Amino acid sequence: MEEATCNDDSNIAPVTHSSLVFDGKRLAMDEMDFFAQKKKKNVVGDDEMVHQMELHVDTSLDLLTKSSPTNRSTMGEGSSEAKGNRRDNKFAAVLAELHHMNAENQRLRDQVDQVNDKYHALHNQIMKMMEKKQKNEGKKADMIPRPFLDIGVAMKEESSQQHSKGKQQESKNQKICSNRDVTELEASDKVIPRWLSDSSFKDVDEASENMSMIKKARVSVRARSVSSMISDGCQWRKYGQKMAKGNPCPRAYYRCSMGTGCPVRKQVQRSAEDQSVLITTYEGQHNHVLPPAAKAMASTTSAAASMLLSGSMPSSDGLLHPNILESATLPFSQNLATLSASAPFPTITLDLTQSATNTSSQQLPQEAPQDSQLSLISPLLAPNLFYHQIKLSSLHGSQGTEPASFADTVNAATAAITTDPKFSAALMAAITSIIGSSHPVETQHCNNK
DNA sequence: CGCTTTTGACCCGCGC
DNA sequence: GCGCGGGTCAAAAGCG
Repeated sequence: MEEATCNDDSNIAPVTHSSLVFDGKRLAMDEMDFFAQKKKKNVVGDDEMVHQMELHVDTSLDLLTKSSPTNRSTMGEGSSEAKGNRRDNKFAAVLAELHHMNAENQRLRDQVDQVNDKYHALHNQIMKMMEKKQKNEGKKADMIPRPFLDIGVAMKEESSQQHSKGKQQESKNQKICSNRDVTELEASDKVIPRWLSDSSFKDVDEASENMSMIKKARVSVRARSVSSMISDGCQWRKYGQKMAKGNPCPRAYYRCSMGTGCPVRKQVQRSAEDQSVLITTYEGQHNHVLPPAAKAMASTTSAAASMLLSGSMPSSDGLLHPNILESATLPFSQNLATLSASAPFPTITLDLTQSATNTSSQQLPQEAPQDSQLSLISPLLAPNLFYHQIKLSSLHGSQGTEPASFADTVNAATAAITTDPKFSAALMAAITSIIGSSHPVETQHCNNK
């Protein structure tokens, strides 16, 4: 209920405000609130509820027409009658719009529920398969592929080696973001997707550990660009620059400056081998509302990071279990996204430097062979990222992906997406990111800044 | 004047 | 313990 009234969508605010004036309407809208539908289902049956809703709507409209003569008598002019009618029409339009938005809202919620259900079904299925396989093969526990999205156990194993480093880095980050907004960060950490707050987490410590790992997960984007930075819709403040070893081009360090104490950072560096390739590495999750232009990239990187940590984690021996690679057999999944097992933090690399027609036959230029990187995830992220590349190309007139191959890529990627079980997880992450960004708590964060 | 960028110094982890 | 490299800090400079 609060979600609807506190929504940052500007269309809703005046409606709720007017509902205070027309008290009857407010009741009607409360009944039409689909957020509270499940709760009300427990009290009354569906048919009864719908009937009540209709009654409320009719009554409220009736009240409105009754109020018109009253207004007329007080104002006493024909123009005021027209004014009242206009107001009635306007209100009806707003009401209709509200109904439409509620229906849309419900539809989206249903979709999220469906995705969630499918995830749980898949999760259970995979768990059963793994148990079966474990019995058959009698292999060691650490050779078992991580359950899809069940990062609870996997992360603990993975982080055991880097545990001390991770903790130190975490405390370092808290020191940086600091003293300013520690409670804010803690609050933002509580906005956890349902599938991440799953019962697979053994305890709170484990969950927080996993969340800290998610913050540590990095998403690297390779794209051709003549500009010094790709436009991702966010505001960045440069806080450092270093000459990296083995690369004549300096590495620039940026911090998100859209929200106070936002933990998101990114590194921008040109490839040593091909200086037309810009490598942008994102780290962390935004703790503030993002502008539409930034949501696409943020959702994409967030989804990539979630996918990276969801079951695609390299095992402690630095190798990826073959079973995990089953998801990499889809067309175009190769070379668009790669996972680095050698990086200090789990890093997923999205390569946008090759056109789709080439990706199926070419290998990644450098990292893949020498860095034990393996093509891993679906091309889910490709459309979004290619969109950015196209946008970038149009802005800077650089040598981006050609339109024809871009269309092919999107089509092929879309086809591949629909067959990829990881799509659900990534979609969940993206949707959660979007919904979470308009969440009242986070909106409050933004307003407080 | 406020914000951003630059840049040298500093911190820390890691390998030897 | 020492050096190296990556990452961050913070004062100064630049910019609109």
